[in-house]
Amino acid sequence: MKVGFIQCAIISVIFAVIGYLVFSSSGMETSLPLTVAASLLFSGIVTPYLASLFGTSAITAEPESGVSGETATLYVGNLPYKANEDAVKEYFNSYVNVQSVRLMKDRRTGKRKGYGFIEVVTSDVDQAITELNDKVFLERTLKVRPAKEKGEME
DNA sequence: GCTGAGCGG
Repeated sequence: MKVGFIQCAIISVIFAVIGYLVFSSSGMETSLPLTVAASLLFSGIVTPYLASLFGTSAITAEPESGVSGETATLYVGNLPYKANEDAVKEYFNSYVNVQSVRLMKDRRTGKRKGYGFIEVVTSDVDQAITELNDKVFLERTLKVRPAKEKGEME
């Protein structure tokens, strides 16, 4: 169940009305703006709490908790030396959802080592590998394997 | 600056 801004606004108004009725029937001498302000302040505390109960991110606006799939790190070998990361990313994006591309080139000399690592978002890693493995990119047959080290930890 | 197996910051 999703709780959006409209629902939160409705709940806030409801609590504002309830608060106004409570303050009015309490016999206290309170002004109307002060009552409404206090009620809205109270609803501002209750509404995010209710929203957190429903597991929504409308109020807290928390960053994506990675529910949109698993990100797997894949090793890509046999890459052409004359290949930049953007071209590789664009090339792999036509097959799988590429999140990041890292082409390993030596920092001292700047020479490309000819391999790199990509992070793809897929439910099945083997399927992504079979989709990307032995693909010809710039006259080179790419070798895609699951990354051996630096395994992606939750 | 080319090259051609390879698992990194």
